[in-house]
Amino acid sequence: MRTTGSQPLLERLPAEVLRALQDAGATSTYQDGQTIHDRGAEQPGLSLILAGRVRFGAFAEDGTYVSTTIMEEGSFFGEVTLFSGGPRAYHAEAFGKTRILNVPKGPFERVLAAHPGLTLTLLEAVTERLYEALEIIDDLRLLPLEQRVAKQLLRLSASGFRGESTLPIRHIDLAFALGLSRVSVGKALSSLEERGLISLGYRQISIHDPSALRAFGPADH
Amino acid sequence: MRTTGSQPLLERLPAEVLRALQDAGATSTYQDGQTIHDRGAEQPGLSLILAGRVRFGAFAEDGTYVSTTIMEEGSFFGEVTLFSGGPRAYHAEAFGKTRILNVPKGPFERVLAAHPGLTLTLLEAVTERLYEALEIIDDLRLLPLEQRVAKQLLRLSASGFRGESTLPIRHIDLAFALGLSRVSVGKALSSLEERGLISLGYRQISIHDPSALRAFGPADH
DNA sequence: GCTTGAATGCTAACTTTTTTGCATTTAGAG
DNA sequence: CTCTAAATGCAAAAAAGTTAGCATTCAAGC
Repeated sequence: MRTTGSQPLLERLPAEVLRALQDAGATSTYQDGQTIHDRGAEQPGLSLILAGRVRFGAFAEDGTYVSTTIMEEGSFFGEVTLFSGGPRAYHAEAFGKTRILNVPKGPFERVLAAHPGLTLTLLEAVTERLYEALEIIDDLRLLPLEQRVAKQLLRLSASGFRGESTLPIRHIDLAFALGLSRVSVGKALSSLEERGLISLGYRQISIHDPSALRAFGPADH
Repeated sequence: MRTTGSQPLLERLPAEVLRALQDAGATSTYQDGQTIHDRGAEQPGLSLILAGRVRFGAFAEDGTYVSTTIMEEGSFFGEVTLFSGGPRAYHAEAFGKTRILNVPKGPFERVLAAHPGLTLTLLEAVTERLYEALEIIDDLRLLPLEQRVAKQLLRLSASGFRGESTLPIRHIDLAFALGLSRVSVGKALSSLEERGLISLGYRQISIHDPSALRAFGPADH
């Protein structure tokens, strides 16, 4: 598992490119829980998280919301709508107060033309995302349930919470993200707690020692 | 499920860019089963399949080989070693007689500098690959076993066999690719055969009607 | 401080999937 | 044609995971 977490796109962008993107797009502020876009929406464009966090997920049949990924400040999304042409693949909503810069496809392409270096930066970022996705696929195929849960915690901590050790998430979110039931996830979490790797609270999970939790899984498969 | 399958990179490249890549790299021919690179190898570079097919996979503990993906002529791989810096994530071997153009990182970057349009082409290709990976993750999480098997057949047919309806693959390869046991996959395949969607042979599976097989899964989730 | 809905804990029955071991079939090598 | 290793088929037992229902705990708002 690559533990570093990729450097946020925002920090890789030269100031002038960021300025060009800001000129080409619009910045909106969202309150906690507010929808940024729905699954299936056709609004091709690149979105940059200027502040706050974004939660991606879907609505279950009963209307309750479950989240899979959480992205934090400096990260971006929407690349698939730009370069691969599909609609928004997930519902996105603000997790806490959040500021998003959205650059629609047309204006974005003009920025791309004016700042060719941006293409390579995006290529690197998307490639890293691809690598992470392939790793998740491997994990789903190969790891036993408890290790999958452990890794998901590390992933959320690394990519959604800048390494913070306390994650404000529900068991059911972990379950949904991993394709498991709440019961199984609850058991796995209890087991991890018994091993002294994490501690559980209401709507929150604390990672005691990330490296110990990481070492819980196999070194590599 | 996006059924089209992305247009092979090779066909998207202008002739002059292809020539530049050929000048910058080296073309090798591999016999069936010959190793192209091992998992973990550190040889950053882009590889283009000029002819034949490449099988990606891994060795199980008992030394037997199991494959996950198969790529065909016109496709490429190695992008992660270039833009994300990791080692080769999978073992790759020739599936049938195969010709590969390999462009090492240094020379590749020079080609990239000389032909800026290539960056965007790659960005599009990698984004599509990312989209497919995200779809696989969703499938692993959400679909029942039999539908996962059905989709994997469609995927192999679309991306590794140019839509051919007869796939030369073993049950155990499907099982490995999906993280299932051979027994379960065998049952699912029998069931699909009973439904008249496929027919089974020794080391081969024929898809009767791709669209019927596709319709077997839910329209979308 | 109470109240209330949400989240978690817990249990038992049930279903799915794996494991194991062996039989059968197949294609290719000799 | 025969032999052999590989691939597939099959069945029973074991393990893993889900479902369902209810009890308990928690935190936010009144």
